Amino acid sequence: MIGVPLYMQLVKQIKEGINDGAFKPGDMLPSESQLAAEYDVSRTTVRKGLSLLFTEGYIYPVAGKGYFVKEPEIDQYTLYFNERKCIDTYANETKLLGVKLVNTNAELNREFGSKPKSFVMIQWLIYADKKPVAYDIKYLPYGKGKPTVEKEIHYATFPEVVAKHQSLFSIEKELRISAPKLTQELKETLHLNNEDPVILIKQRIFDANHKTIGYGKLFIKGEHCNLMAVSSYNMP
Amino acid sequence: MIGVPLYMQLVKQIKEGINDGAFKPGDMLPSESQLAAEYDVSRTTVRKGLSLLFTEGYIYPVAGKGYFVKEPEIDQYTLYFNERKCIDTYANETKLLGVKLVNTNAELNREFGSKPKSFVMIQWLIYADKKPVAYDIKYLPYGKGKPTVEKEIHYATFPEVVAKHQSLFSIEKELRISAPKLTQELKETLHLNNEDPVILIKQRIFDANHKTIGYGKLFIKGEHCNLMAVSSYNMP
DNA sequence: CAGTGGTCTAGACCACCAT
DNA sequence: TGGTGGTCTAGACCACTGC
Repeated sequence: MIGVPLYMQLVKQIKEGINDGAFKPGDMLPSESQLAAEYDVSRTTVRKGLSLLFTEGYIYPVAGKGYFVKEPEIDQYTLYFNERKCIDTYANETKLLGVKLVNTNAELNREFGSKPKSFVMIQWLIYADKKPVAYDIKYLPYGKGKPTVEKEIHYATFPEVVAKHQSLFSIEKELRISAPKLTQELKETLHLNNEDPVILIKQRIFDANHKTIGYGKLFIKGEHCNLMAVSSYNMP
Repeated sequence: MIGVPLYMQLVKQIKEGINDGAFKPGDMLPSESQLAAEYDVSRTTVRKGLSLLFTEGYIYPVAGKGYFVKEPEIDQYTLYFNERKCIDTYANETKLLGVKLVNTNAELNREFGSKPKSFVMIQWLIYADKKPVAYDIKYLPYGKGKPTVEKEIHYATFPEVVAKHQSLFSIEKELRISAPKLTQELKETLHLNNEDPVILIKQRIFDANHKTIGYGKLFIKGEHCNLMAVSSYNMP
């Protein structure tokens, strides 16, 4: 047992208790001072362990009462999404179809809260093995030093493009995943048959004041889409 | 400023520094003792603040060197998925189509690591406004007290069914999202036309040893699918 | 070597909760 | 009133880093 910090030993034992069912969701743990006495460590060390169990989602404290075992968040998953990496065949090319100035419309009003009147629209086509597998449309409010020239735009990920002049820590993002009806434009662009399934990922980027500063749609051919989400607690 | 803990004031100021760009990803923060001197607090209080910034993903410590500003995890989202709630029209009924014993096949061998020879297959149909909107197939390895009788199965979420006799903290889960080609079975079950889009969510449940203990497929009609993922850092 | 973060202690005072 | 968690202090020793 050499080298294992005391607070980690406490964490391990409490996790085992929770996984075994000795502590059930809703149960109250022994108090900090009881644990300190039981494990013969200082209250500070106990607090360090309990604080770790809190950040890992196992327990929560209630001031004046005690620590309680949480209901596990069984509906919560971690999804990794990146415009480039979510397409299964990696060795792909990207082709810039065009950069246009467009006026607002019902869809853009809805997504941007009807503020801007015109937008820069950037269209990309993503290829795998010389065949088009994804179609990407991004909208940015037009004005104030946004990338309007093709040379300024490299196919970086959307958050990077949109948040070019601010910290990436201060933006919020949202993805909505659906299966769209096929439009004629889509069928032609991606060389689709009527039965070919497509995944649509709508992405919105918000600034620190929750104002939409970017909106994008990524259409991926069904068989090339690789979206995975994972959920797990750390083992004792 | 009454009532704001000292360590929170430190956290706030460092977050502002990161969001402003005063501290950039890769930069090293002042040392614990420098911060303690600067803010006139104890080293313990500084550590409490820095530890919070660490768990929130802003910084990371390197022993013997210092604290560094992290690259923000721009590809990481939180996805909320629940078999019932991901269907947009809530007031839905569910109908148990059947519970069968089936032999293994290529798909089940792949998903379960070719261990079990037979499975309990549970089929559900989910309705909204009297119309079928989703089709759900779950597989559980057959044996040892698994639910084999219809009465034992209520339409709880999959993790709850599978992990009936163990702590929900000790299981891991995986979702894979795709758009499937329509089979004849699917078209008939969900009353689909050829152009109707469908989302397929494959779910796997693992036990503490990463052995698959459940596999499910949920087919949702495109227009009723409501999958959203969010990502955000906490503001200063 | 001096400086860094990592661990740990033994106190202190507070606001809140239950009785 | 006594117990709980929440905050904060002033130390101590350690292993590791960089010079």
